[in-house]
Amino acid sequence: MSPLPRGKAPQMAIRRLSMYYRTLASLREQGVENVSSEHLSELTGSTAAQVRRDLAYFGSFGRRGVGYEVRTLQAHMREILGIGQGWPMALVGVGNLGSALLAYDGFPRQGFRIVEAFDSDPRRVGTVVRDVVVKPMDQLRDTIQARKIAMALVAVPAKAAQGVTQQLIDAGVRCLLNFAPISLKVPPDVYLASVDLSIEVEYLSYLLRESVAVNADSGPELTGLGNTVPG
Amino acid sequence: MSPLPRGKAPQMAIRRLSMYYRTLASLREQGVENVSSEHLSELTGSTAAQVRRDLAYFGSFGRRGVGYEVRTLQAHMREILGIGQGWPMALVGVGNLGSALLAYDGFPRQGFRIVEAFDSDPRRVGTVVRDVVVKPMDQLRDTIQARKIAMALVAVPAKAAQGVTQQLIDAGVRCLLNFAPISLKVPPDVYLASVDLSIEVEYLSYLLRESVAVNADSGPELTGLGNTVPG
DNA sequence: TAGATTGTTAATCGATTAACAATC
DNA sequence: TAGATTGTTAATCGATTAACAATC
Repeated sequence: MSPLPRGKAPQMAIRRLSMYYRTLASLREQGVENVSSEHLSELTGSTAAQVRRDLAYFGSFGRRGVGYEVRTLQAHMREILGIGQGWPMALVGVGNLGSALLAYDGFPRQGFRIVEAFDSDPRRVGTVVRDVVVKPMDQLRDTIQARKIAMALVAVPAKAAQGVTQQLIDAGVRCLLNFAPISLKVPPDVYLASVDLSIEVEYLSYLLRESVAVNADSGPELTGLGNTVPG
Repeated sequence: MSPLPRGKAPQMAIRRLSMYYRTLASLREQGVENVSSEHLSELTGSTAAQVRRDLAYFGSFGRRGVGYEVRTLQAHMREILGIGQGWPMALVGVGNLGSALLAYDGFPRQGFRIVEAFDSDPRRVGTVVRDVVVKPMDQLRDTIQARKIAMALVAVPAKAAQGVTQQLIDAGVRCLLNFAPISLKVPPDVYLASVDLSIEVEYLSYLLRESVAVNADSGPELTGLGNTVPG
């Protein structure tokens, strides 16, 4: 029943599956019924070989000489990624960013819903954002345990992030998406992903500076290198 | 003068430099004057060998037998990453997420400031968020050219993102940070980084599902593998 | 059947890790 | 000097790309 991993898929392959899923959803809306690895690769900025390799980590979903049926391939991606299982999520930190996350409609559209929100600021506790009542931190543990929440978003200031993380883990959370600009320490059985805006902006800044430096004073052997990160 | 790349640093190495920078800043606040690659690796969740390798792409900043001086190493990271040069940034899309980005104090703290904001919604145009007046889209080109803005944040809905991207590029923007859940196409001389919340959440969802599947029905050879992504 | 396209294996490429000589 | 720690080179590991046999 469940599509078990055959071999070990690289992290980047999993992330590309999300792109494939999204593209397949869009193709389906357009009424497209079949797609080749070549076509799918063009739409996602990948290569045909990589599409087939990525899919091969999980099974054989196409037909030789024909391609892939959009509907079934999408269903497989959906299953592998656990989309649409209605994972409930908790949010800690309802400041500017946290409020934006509560309002972000990309989450519910993929079947991920923020069902609980917590904040340490008494002025925020009790307020309602998008049908979610902001609770105080001392209700975090019981609420998360009662609702069996496994995923949480951390949108608190850097200084509070490690403490909040520990509370979430103690309450039973298994997956964390961290937005605080800090390197969180988590035990090996807890999964962590991070969105770090400073790192992204500094990376772009580096590329910009480098391209200026290269154009300004270096020989031709370094110019025009593909430093771009295709979307 | 300018620290030119010696050899080609992997993208991930650059991103780790941001972590080193941040950690060095914190060490300096604590009054720590010297640090070893070992110590720095513990604080950033890396390894001592990797710290030294990453730094070696750009130069020799330490002293054998002694370690690194926090102040000078931080200054080098700062220089390499282009931090504190006061890069002005433009924001397109002042919805929930865009507003949060305008208010995000991590940007100005690293010397990146959103100095212009644009939105296609007439109800948002003219409003002021954090000293920035939201301008209509038809002023984008002239404003960006006049202010020589090279970096922009795209926080519009997926369907509008590619069009907005093109307008930004036409106006002279060289670096884009995209928040829309779509794979943007950009020419090779434009740098692109993306923050894709769906991909992050689906990746965590995959790991969670996988760990459940493994625990439920597989032999011991797959259990306990280090699937975690350390912060 | 002939043409197309997958699934898979092998070759290449790049990044990380380990080891150690240089040297403070 | 002896001990410590860097900077760099070599070895390992893993991911991507290319090639092609299988097969629709």
